[in-house]
Amino acid sequence: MAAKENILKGKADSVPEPTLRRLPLYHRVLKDMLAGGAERVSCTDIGLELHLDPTQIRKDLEFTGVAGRPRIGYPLAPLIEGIEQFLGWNNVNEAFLVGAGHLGAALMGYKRFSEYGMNIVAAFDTDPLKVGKPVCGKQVLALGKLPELAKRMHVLMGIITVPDAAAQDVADLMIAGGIMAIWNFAPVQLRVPANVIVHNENLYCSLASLSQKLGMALKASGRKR
Amino acid sequence: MAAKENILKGKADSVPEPTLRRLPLYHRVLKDMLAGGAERVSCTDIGLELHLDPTQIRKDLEFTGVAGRPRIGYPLAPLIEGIEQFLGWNNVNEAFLVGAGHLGAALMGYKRFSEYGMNIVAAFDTDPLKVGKPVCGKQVLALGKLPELAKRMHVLMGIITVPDAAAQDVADLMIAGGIMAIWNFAPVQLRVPANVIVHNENLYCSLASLSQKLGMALKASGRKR
DNA sequence: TACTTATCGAGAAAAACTTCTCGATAGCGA
DNA sequence: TCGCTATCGAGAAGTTTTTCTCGATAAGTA
Repeated sequence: MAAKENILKGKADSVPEPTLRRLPLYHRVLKDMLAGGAERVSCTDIGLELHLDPTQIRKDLEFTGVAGRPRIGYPLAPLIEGIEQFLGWNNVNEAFLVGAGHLGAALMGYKRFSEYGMNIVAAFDTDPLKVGKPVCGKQVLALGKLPELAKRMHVLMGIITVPDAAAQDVADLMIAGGIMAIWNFAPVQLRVPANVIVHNENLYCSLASLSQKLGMALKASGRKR
Repeated sequence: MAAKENILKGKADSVPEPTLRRLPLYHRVLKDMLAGGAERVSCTDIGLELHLDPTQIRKDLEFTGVAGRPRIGYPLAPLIEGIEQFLGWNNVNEAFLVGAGHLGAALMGYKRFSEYGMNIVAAFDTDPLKVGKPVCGKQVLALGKLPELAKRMHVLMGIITVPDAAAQDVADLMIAGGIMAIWNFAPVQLRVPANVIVHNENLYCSLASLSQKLGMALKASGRKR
């Protein structure tokens, strides 16, 4: 199967981004089904749940290397395991978070990140009022200590939840500490070396898409009446 | 120009999603440039800033209907205005937020949402300890009041930042109140009527993409050495 | 046992999105 | 004034992603 070859031959770096973003959705649905006592699942079932095309789901699941059988579907538990394996959720990465404001605290409170391959081990902030006090059970340290600590602990993931103006400086500190992957919630374009992976989580962009669509819908319905 | 026709003929509902998500990026860069005293901008300039292809930017900007001129570029101020117009940021939508936890508070603290077409006018929660006290300057009300208030105030946007298990109930209340667009931060699939727009902001999906890439990068570099 | 139907896997077709190409334009320097 | 070059706009080409099609398989039913 092309699927297993993907993993074995190391072709898995060419996974379509959309697929990568859908696999966690399937994972969740499958977990629910497992909890409901099911043992097998078809793409049709998943598709009904998520309003997605079954064929697309089948193509996505092929990446996991788990085989389904006609008229039967996929074995549920192995499929869940396959997705977790494929997404690397079995090797949990430790992460540092910078910016212990509301958003930072919210992320620290996401208990289940550790099931999804990431564990926030400490937070950093420049505010002396925040430093030293734990937030959601995690220590808040002075920002200056980040590079050294990241190196010492081999932390490879960083999360940026600071105000716009501070984001680039924080990124620079992370890079100095050897961090390889940055999840950036500040709506700014970070300048980083080519080998560092940056994921921008720009809420303004998400909002723009939603509000544009609402605007269109209103215009359309306004015209009809 | 195809651009103006898009708006005038109402074809703007077929804007590619990727375009919609890039326009706010351009907007930000352009604002910075305007603040820096510039009066004109070329796609090349924007592309350098955002690491995007100039041709793609040109295609995206065509939707705004603002014309550029060869060798000159686009007039900065009108282009900014054009993007705002196109995304509907001039008619600000009022929004209700449900779930006054850390994430909810973080969103209420995003001062600039109002520049991006949305204004959170009130928050709701079921926790009696939270109800009645303002968060980030906004009143927190009892959840039960939402439908009536939404109808009375003609609020059309809802933001869900509650725990997974409560999300569907909240969505139902929003729909009962006539809310047309839901920004859902709970990682669950909401069941809503076809005319209601839902945007899922599933952080687990974003994380999956990032951590899978980190995993791949590590595997690749590990193999080389 | 034979028929019907749900479903997979694989490849083809279609659609969406991005990148390339090229003619036209207009500022800038020789 | 005359190239030279940066840039736009539009359309072509290329790539990626989604959807369709079809043969094969196996469960359920007559």
